[in-house]
Amino acid sequence: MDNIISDIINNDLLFGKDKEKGIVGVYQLSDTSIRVFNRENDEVRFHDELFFPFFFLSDSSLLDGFVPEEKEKFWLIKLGGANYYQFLAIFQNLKNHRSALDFINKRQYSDKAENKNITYESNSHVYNKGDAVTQYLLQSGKTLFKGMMFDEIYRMQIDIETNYDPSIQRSRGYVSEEDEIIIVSLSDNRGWESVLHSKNSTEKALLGTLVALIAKMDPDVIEGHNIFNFDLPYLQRRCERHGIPFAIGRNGMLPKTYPASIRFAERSIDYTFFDIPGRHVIDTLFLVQSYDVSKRSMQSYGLKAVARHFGFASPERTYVDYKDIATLWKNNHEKLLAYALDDVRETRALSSLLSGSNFYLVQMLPYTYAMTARIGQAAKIEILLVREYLRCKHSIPKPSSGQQHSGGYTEVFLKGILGPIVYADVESLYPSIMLSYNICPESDELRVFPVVLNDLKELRFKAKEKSREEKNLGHTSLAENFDAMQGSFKILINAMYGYLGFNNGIFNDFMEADKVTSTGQSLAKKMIVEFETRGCKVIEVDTDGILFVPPENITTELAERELVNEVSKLMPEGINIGYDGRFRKMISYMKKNYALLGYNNIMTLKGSSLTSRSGEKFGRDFVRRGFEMLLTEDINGLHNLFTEYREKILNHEMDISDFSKTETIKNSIEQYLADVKSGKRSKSITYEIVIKAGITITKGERITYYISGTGMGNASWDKGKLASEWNKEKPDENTYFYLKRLDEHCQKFLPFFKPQDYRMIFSTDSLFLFSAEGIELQKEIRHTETTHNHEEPS
DNA sequence: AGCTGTGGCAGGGAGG
DNA sequence: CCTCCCTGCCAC
Repeated sequence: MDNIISDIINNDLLFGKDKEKGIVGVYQLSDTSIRVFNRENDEVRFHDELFFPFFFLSDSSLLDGFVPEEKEKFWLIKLGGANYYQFLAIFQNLKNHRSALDFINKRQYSDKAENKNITYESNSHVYNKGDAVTQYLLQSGKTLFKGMMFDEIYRMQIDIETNYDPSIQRSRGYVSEEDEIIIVSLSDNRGWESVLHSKNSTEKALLGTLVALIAKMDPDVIEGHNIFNFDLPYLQRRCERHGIPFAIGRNGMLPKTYPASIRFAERSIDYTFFDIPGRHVIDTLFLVQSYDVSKRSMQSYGLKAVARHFGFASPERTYVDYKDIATLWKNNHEKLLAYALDDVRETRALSSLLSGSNFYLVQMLPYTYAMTARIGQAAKIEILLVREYLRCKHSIPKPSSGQQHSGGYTEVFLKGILGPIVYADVESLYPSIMLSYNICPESDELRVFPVVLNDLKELRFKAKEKSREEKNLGHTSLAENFDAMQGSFKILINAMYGYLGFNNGIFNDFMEADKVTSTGQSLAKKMIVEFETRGCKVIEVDTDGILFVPPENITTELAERELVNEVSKLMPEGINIGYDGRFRKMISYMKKNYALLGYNNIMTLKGSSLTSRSGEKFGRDFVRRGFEMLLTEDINGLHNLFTEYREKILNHEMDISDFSKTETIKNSIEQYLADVKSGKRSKSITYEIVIKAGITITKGERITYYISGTGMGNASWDKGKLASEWNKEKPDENTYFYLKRLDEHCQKFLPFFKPQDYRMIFSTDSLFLFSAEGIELQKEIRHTETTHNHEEPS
């Protein structure tokens, strides 16, 4: 076999033939369940407890090692996730590896699992032969979407509306369990749309119709925005009330639910996972948050805001406030139906936009679509390695404990207002290092890691080629599909470095992770030296990128490119420096904090101290406008800007959206209270607001608040109020506090002026009219006294 | 149950 | 006041 990844893509079907042993097919039904077709007695057995090892089967050969009794034992074993290790126990020389059976026992009887109330109830049913067998055999190739394009799968979008009953006690405008479902809107990726409602019937009839309709349409994928934490559990509860079986799985099967959590960068969200047999559930809310982890451009993850952000909100879109739903339902239910339909349309557009990379990942990973959408990057890498180990029938190591010690090299050499600017960066720094220096975890005895990385690189290259070819042929849709595919390879490639330093990774290796980063550091330093010896003034370096002012004789883009190319050639084999852009000017403020002014005169700000969404909007606006004025050297403008904001604050002329702050609640209230009590953390304003207001909140939600009162002290944990409590007629925001905040933002301009000039600009105390006369910008501020040495490291 | 990494800045609470 | 420590957010 020449390429591990190609092998997965081309050969893994969860379907085997072994008539002698009675197994006809192994078909993966959903994340946690597979089906085994046993023709011996012309029956189909369902084994929902089995975990993912069968996802690795490309044929039934892995079963050859079993004697029939053992095999039977295996099928019936009920271990939740642990049977994966059962597999290892059977294949393995367990020397120097974990005892698989110990592990199983620990898992099986773990208190933790019991407390979580996760049910692994036996769902082994016996069905008669007939249609079901044929149906599942036909679909066996379809579950992993092998060789399919994204458009070919059948996706259905779903959204529910409930009758908001104002007499019901509720927290924060959320629906209450007592609210009836009045509308279910549905759409699919083939252009079908439908709105079910109970205007002329009952909720019970509506739910019955819905369950039947899902069975009839038979989608592969069910999509919704916040579907795990709202639509599905709500539908399930209401069905329970009416005694309607919530049979939305294939072959009339019921969904299985269990608590799960998902992490987006630093915050994690709890949700109820719905495992719908035979179908995949995709929550577009997760897709959006995952997208925003790298883009950091969204203020809200709500469907309407997201649709506007991506620009597919229809201009005729109907907007309805939840408080008006009950009235509309009575007086103008057509409007409500239109609103509900717009919701599913936007969900469909959102999923079409963001699902592509997950879809193509599914074909490369031995995981289902639903699973791929909710696991992290490290799990994706690990499963590729494990899959190959299973194929080779080799044992699997334990994670090693320890810590990575180094990271990227970051330094600022010059601060101030500088230009012109060239930006260059080492292309795919860490993956390139890993390939060139043959990085491999020590525990990876089969040395699969570098092979997988190389395979991924080559396949990505091919997918890119293919995308280009199709584009040239005018096949736009195909080109886009191949582009999504190459993007999927890129995700995996970039995740491989992080996996090395991942604490729970079974193939982790902190020494190798350190080798990657320290090599990266010396490459960055070499890059600095080479640009400096060519007369460049280096401003800032961060990990793999460098910002510098080229020498005066280099004025055109072409000459800049040649310069970068020249330095690139001096780098070791496999390491290339790319020319990544040119800018008219730059404000170098701090490490990872700067402004760039393009030749189109558009300024971009970078860094948490200049752009953080946790700060007040007025502060961000103030800094942005001020930096624009720095770039145009408009000192009078700066002074006017300061007085403008000062006046606005003093006269309560700002809107709540300007001075409120939004922060994410990362822990549950219970967790917070416990941590404060034990002294593990100190009091925090957002949590205190939530407690004081008596609202229920799930972790991962965001709170918008402001500081009220007239006190002169600092903002403290008991002065916060919810933004919704603010009254325009009686503004009670704390003027003193927000003036202080304005002053703190002014400090960002301090480095660019002499102290006395700074005091003139950012004050209104002057007895004389302000004049910019004699004030000079501090344009070039040397930050570090050439800390790097120019000698070549040996 | 599941979780990719380090580096860096801002802001606030706690305690001296 | 100052320092220390923690959280949150961001760059790469």
